[in-house]
Amino acid sequence: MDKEIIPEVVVARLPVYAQKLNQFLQEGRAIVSSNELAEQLGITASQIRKDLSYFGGFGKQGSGYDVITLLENLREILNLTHPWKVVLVGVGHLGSALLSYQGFARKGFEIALALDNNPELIGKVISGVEVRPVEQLEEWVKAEGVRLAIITVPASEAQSVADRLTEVGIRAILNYAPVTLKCPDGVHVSDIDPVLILQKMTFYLE
Amino acid sequence: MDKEIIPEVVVARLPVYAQKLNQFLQEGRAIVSSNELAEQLGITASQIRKDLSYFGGFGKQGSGYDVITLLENLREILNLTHPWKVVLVGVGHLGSALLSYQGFARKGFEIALALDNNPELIGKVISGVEVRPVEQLEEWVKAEGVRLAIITVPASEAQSVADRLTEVGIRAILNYAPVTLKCPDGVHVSDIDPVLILQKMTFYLE
DNA sequence: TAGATTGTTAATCGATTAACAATC
DNA sequence: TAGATTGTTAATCGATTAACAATC
Repeated sequence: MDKEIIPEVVVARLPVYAQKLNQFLQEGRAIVSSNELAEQLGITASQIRKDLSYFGGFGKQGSGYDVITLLENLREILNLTHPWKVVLVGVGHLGSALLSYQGFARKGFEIALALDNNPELIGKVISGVEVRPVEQLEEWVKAEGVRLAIITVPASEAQSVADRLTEVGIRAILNYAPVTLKCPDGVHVSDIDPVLILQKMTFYLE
Repeated sequence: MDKEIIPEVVVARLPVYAQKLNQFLQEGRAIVSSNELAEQLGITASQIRKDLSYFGGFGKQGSGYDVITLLENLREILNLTHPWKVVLVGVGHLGSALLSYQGFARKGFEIALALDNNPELIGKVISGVEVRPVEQLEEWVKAEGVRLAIITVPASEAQSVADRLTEVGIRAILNYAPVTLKCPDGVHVSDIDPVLILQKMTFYLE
């Protein structure tokens, strides 16, 4: 299972498969074929089988995939068998909303640390997490053993926050600030900018 | 400029170029080369020039691209020369945060309509927008002439909201609910699910 | 067994990159 | 003019799809 040779597009689809399998599981489905999965997700069955084949054979000819087994395997492949601590930097409107979102914890992502510069926020407890000063980023990230970060600070501050996070050992950053972050190789950065997405879509509208 | 033959990955990069050009503009830069842009964005200069060549030649051999001119051209290509009205469905934590976010309006996306089912929210004005019942989705979308939608309802309701939006003529949907939406061909759907992105990144962490 | 579906290979398709003539 | 950078072509690289033998 050499991670170097697995295309990133493939890795990105695995959580989508897991999400749909979870849904099937909740609906009480025990078995699912690549065709059914594909139809539900709007992709080809070939692609699903090819994607999974990078990691092994999880299905059974003639019937399909056992929902629970495949889900378990995907969770192991994605390192989701233990919870992950996350640091949230920036507790504005969006940061607060993410802090209140139960979907992270439900999926094993615990926001263990929230940082902001606003004196009125520091010390406040939001969704069970006390807001601490950004100044103390380094010590708290180390103290909590956090591995993942979510950036929800203004665009102008995002790069310097990213730099500090990288410096202190964070290797995966989910960036909500509307800038393209530059991070060293080996640091995984994903940007979520709704404006960029809307701007892509308006291309297709006349 | 036949939109059928332009790869979607290319279209998706244009807003990123525009974003960086905006930044250059604010910094007072008049001219930029594909090399400088590329280095800033972490991609190749070849790719930028190839992408732009789908739409014409905007640069000048020997010097590069005029920042203002290229930005103007990109804005026209992406249909960003006039503002777009957006409907927001679901005014929970995340919906409220998006409603308060000034970045949409600043980029020409006006949230003209906000819908929710919560009786305590209906009639309330948030960031200048009155919350109306989801029940009245069809009439208000028509009345306001909205073309784009943002979905921030719970996962269980997202598909039916998407169906109703599609039915009433919406052709571009930004979906924050953690489900894969199924929409007819011709409807552009982009999903933003932070959990899926974190799950992709944990693959690379041991 | 007969029918169905996987896992995998090979073919196709599409996107990225390198290279360079054109030209400012 | 000399130097630099574009726009574009051709080559490379990589991802998707089709097809089918294997097999449950």
